[in-house]
Amino acid sequence: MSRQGVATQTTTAMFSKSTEYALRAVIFIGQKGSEGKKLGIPEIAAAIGSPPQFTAKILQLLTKNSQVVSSVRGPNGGFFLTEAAKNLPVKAILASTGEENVLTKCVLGLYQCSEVNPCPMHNDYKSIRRQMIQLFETKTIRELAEETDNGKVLINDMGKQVY
Amino acid sequence: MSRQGVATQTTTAMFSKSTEYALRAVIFIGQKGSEGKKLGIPEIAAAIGSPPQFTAKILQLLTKNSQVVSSVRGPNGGFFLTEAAKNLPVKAILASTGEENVLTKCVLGLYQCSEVNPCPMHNDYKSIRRQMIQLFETKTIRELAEETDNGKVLINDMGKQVY
DNA sequence: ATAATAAAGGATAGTTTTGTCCTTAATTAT
DNA sequence: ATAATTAAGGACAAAACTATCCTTTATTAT
Repeated sequence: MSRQGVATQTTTAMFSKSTEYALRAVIFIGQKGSEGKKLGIPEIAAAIGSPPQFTAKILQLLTKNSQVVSSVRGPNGGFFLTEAAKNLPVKAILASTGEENVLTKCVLGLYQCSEVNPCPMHNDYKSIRRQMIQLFETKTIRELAEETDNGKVLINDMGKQVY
Repeated sequence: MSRQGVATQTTTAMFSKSTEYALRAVIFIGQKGSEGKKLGIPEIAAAIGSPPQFTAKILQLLTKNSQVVSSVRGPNGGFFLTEAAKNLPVKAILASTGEENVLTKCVLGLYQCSEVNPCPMHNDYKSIRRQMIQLFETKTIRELAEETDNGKVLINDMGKQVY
């Protein structure tokens, strides 16, 4: 399906695909993996419903850019989260894909928008923004992983349950 | 600046550029224009800080896809909002660019995520989503345009005030 | 009627994001 | 030491989004 000229988005989401995969991958690794049990790319990609090679790239960001995820190469290698990393806020994941400011940016995309120089949406959106930042800064990876672990929380793209 | 392979977004926003321009354009037209005073593409683009030709495409979406904006061709032609259109909710603008479901979609991008099948973020995000939908469904274009008209609200990308 | 004006719309180019392929490097097991 | 395994990373391909160019169509003024 090729569209020309104009746009009308196909899929639309708050975050980019990269960030969505990053969030899902980290939550999954936090739930199923540990320093003792590392997870490989095929396993992670299958679980969260993402293309393996692309997932590998995103895991690179998560280990390199930020240090949310740890990795070791070679046999029995793979990805895992340290106990310290599990205590990081969800926002740390956004940072690895450079998308943290989705939370703070002006709805109309205006750089100058601020409390003293508000866009028409500013005052109405302000409280929502505050809550969004609060959520991503206080909720930890550990909390999300444990929630998933309850056995009744969705993590992959196919709608299958993760027990 | 060409990046290869991996990602780390450059600009990041809740909405696409198209939608940002659409929102700004409609607010501006609602404020400065009327059935009697139609606005041309150069004027609109300059005011909201967007590329004129691209803005033209987006205005097409706004007149064709949805019927948020009205237009007439020829001399003294241009774009304007009917009084009825001014009463439309801001969400109607999102609809024209096919981005309305940014408001409702799962934060992790999971299609199956729902109240009975929640993703790990679902319960925490739920209330924020509700407020976001509420805002875009109840706030009208007229209200935003009038707020802009107060003479102290930002509308363009250069940080200049619109009086 | 004709010319001028302004949006509509088709085609195409540029950029970013998403996704894949394949080689390299590190680690482990034998 | 050697081979096997797994992530790291470079190069490239495909798709989507952003942006521009140019022709056509509708409308108005002369």
